[in-house]
Amino acid sequence: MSQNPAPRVRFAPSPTGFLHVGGARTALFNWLYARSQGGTFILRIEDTDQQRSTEESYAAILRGLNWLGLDWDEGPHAGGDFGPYLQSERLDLYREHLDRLAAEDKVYKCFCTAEDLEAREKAVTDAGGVWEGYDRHCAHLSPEEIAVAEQAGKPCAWRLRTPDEGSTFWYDLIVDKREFQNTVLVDRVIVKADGFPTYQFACVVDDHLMGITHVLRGDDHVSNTPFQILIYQALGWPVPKFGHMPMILGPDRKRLSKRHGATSVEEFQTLGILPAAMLNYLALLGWSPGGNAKEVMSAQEIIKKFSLKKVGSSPAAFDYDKLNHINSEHIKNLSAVERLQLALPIITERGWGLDPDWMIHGCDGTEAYLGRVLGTLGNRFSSLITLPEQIGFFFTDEHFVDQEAWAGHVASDAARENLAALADALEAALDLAVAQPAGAFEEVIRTTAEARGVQAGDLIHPSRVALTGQSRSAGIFEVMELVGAPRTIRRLRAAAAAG
RNA sequence: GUCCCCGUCGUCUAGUGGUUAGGACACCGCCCUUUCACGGCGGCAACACGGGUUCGAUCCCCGUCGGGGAUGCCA
Repeated sequence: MSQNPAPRVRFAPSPTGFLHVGGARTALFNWLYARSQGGTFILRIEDTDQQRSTEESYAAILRGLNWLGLDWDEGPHAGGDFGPYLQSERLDLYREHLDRLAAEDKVYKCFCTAEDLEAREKAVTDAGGVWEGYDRHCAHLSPEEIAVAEQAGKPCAWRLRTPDEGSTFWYDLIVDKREFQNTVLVDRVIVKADGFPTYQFACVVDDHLMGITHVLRGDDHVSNTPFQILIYQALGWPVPKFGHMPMILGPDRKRLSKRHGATSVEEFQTLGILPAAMLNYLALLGWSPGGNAKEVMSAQEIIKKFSLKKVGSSPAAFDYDKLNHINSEHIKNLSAVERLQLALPIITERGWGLDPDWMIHGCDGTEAYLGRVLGTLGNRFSSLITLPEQIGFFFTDEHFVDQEAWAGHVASDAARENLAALADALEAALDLAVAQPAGAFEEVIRTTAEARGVQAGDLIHPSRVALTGQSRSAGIFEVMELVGAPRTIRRLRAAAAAG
């Protein structure tokens, strides 16, 4: 019904660092918008800063996007009809449009060096004045003056002539009308002395040439927008729609930085965060499904509900607790097969596996065993990071031991005696040559408790710590089944002796 | 300094010119459980402040304060 053509949006990172959460969020919202509107998501690399751009950053950004599952329709490796998608390969295009602006006298050559500008700024401030940006020193050089400078071999940058009167405004997709008085806009450089365009210029030329309809970017770009609109006007081009999304802050509401913890997307991967959870959490930062709608969602569900109208306008603090919660919810939603795929590399990289000698009831291989282990874990499996600690005892005697739990449940004469008695009883009652099911262990524990005149719990709690090193675990009878009778008895005896 | 934006529980947020201001995380308590976790139930906790406009403002306007951003030949 709508007459609007399908939107074309882009994420345009500069390869000068890793993909950080702010960039990821920007990429995500562009992606969500494209996917929810049947539009096109474009990836463009803004590598016009010859000093800071690196191959490593470029690769890292692509890795980060891939990890999150943000696939682009046009861009590096994807191709497209509007390439190339690296700005460093589009220099001819910028030159062409600069020439046009120059021919129309909408830009001018500036021979000021960084030192010149510094000196003049210092002079102004020393005199008690306020330096309000470039002073248009070169705005009205005569042809002779320009010739002299060029003959002297002075490099020049190009600046856009900006108006002094009126205002420049736009209707923001997120924050309604935004307006800047033209007097606060300065004649900024659009092509640097090295011949490369500045961000301001390359961005406008590319957005137009690539048919970008909606520019969704961080709020830190707001002050660039009026200047860029002036460039569009100088070039005689229509202005796309702009939407400036609020910043993401650290938990202390200061600028998010490394000192707050992980800030690069890839760090979260090593922290055991699932990409789907990261995506989910990032989406919740600034956007809301509304009302009492559930927050734990898949990418598809988010796409279905996404709307720019529901994107808020206030900065959000990054909350690691909430991220972890979303993450554990995503893990809980995984199928048994998916959990197995997730856990398998974690145990194999530690060299853990099923020893055939253990004769575990109903298990004939590491995968089957791990599957059973994860089964007993159930929803206790909520973190990739704590998983090794949670299940290590199933695979090795060199497992994690919670000293507090040990002191509380094993380190007493009564506990040691109970453990020793239980070990004896198990050895006497069970055929150690065959795998034993959980029920067999339970029966021995209950009869032993009765025989000794103690509560079953008096045997269960010390046993749990003796076997798992922890005060919390899956049902203890299942644990015994999966640890196997020989190892169970050995650990009970070891605990009784060590207490 | 100047310009711009933002301001609902500690955090993410929903919301309306008249609501017991809703949900989620975290926290606390209870239940379940041989334990822990999960789960269930309950609790604590917010409209930054001051003026207007209005019969009535969390919501509209102005100011103050607080926070953030920009102020580059970085993006």
